[in-house]
Amino acid sequence: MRVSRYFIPTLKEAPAESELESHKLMLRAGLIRRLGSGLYSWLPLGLRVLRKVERVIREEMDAAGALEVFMPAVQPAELWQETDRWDVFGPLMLRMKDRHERDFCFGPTHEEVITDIARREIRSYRQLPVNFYQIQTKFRDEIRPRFGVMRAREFSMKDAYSFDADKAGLAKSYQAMFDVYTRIFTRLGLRFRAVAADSGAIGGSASHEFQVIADSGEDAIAYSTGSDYAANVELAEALAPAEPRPAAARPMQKVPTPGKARCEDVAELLGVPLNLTVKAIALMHDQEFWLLLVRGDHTLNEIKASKVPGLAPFRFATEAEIERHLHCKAGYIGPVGVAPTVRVVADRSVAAMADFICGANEEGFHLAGVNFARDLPEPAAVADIRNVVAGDRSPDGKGTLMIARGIEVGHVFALGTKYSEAMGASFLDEQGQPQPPEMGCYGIGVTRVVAAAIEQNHDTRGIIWPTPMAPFQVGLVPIGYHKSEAVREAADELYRKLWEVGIEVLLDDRTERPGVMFADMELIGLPHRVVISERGLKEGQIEHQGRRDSAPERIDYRNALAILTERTA
RNA sequence: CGGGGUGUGGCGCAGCCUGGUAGCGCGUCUGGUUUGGGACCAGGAUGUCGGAGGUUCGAAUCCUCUCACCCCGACCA
Repeated sequence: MRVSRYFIPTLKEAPAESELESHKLMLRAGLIRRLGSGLYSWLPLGLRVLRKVERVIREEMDAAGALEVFMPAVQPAELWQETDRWDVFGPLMLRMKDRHERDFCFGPTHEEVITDIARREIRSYRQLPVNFYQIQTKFRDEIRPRFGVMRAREFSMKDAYSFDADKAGLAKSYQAMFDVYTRIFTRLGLRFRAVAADSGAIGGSASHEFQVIADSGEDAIAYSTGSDYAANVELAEALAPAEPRPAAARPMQKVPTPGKARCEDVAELLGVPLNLTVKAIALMHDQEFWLLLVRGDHTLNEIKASKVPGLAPFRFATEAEIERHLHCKAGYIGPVGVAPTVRVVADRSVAAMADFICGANEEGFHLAGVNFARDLPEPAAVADIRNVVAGDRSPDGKGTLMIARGIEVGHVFALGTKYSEAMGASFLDEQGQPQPPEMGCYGIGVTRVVAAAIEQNHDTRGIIWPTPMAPFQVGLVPIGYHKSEAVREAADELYRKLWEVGIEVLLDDRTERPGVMFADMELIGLPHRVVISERGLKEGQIEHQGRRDSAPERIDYRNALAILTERTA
């Protein structure tokens, strides 16, 4: 491809709409343009990258025996009503009506559609196992689309669905997809980690996320220094402290803490470590008032809290409800002296505390030296309700946990029979008995992979594409293309020869000055740059520089094809 | 949804407080000089100042409403 006949609208300055580095670079390099919030057009160069990612995914999925299909983006409401998800999905789902006033949605995912196919077409265990996949546009009306294609509303997803005759088969299919994902992300040149995850709204039992490691990631993942344990912090278990609760050593006393509503402020005022304080979080379950206790240096994990028996579904109590139940303003509330109707749940770490500090249920005061059993009843329940923090013991007992940020690019779920049962899909087993197939579903955010790759691979000059997703392998920069016949002939010849051996080359044949061409080439991040100049040609030499190399290397023009073939391999 | 912010030529921004009919840099077009790290000179084009309404002799500027976009939050006692 020649730049003069291509379309790469690069920008010197990033549009004000962009915040994240990958988003800025995608706009500046002319990969994408925004149409509306969370809606992006892919320009030629960007689309080439997207297709590269898709190709790797297809190759690996096909190699694993998955079968590509293509399902409609627009789906009838009836299908979703069968699984109740017409209601469950809520405002995340984009809905519409056709001319007959019938309800449809723009599919946020395709379990219902694929299960509909399965219930119509799969009749015998002899047809199992089978795995269908597609690469297709999804729409999710996100609360807050952001970071360009990283969290877009319309995006491309590879989604796969496996059907097995039994649980053992599902386990095999799940593992096969886990392995495929590992191969895909490895091939794409990403640093990633597979982490245990909550199965969330999709439902099911086993689940792993594939997280690309990046500081700007929206997800926090916990991993062990002493084993291969890794989990989303939403899921990572916080073990009870190894040491039992010490004996009470101090009397309980009320201390004035005017204006100090946060644990951090109270600890600072009293000159004590934050981990001696306890914060009380007020929740409502119907009309029940619950008080959840976590240490001042910890944070509540809502997913874990929802698993406390009797608490789900819950919401945070309003200020008015707090005052009604505790007769105190938020900021000074605590578990001491509360009415017996208040359900108190202590995090495991709180249950092991003695002489702690908490709100006094009186504005402007906290209590110090508080002890369970002596000053207040033992909590009604002790549970793991907090997020793990760096330094916690690993749940598998090996090593300690570290926290890293990640971008979720893939997610595998073992669904079981949730959808096949809800939609009446069944096949006849070897005994001629109808059985619901065991299902799994497996997603990769194709468009997000592109953004994640940039987030992980860029420098101050621009993108640094991992080879398998680079839009072109080589950027050919002739200096004086329009002035020097020797340069033009050499550049044209090398350009042609490289294409002949299957190396994708982008030839910058514009009349731009060298600095402009270099800057653009670095911005769009091709892995290899070749510079051809009259000066070098006089000695029979041209230059090669890898995108990560600090300086160019002179190579013999006659050997250029062989050298580049080797280096781009 | 709550809070904050921003909408001025393709991109980045100034002008707004203190109303007088729009400006800078980049880009772009033409001509010329340049040609190994985002050149220079000369000339040109491009704006319903997000939209609607109002105040005023006069509105980018003040007021009201509205739309769009961005950021933060929704983990808080």
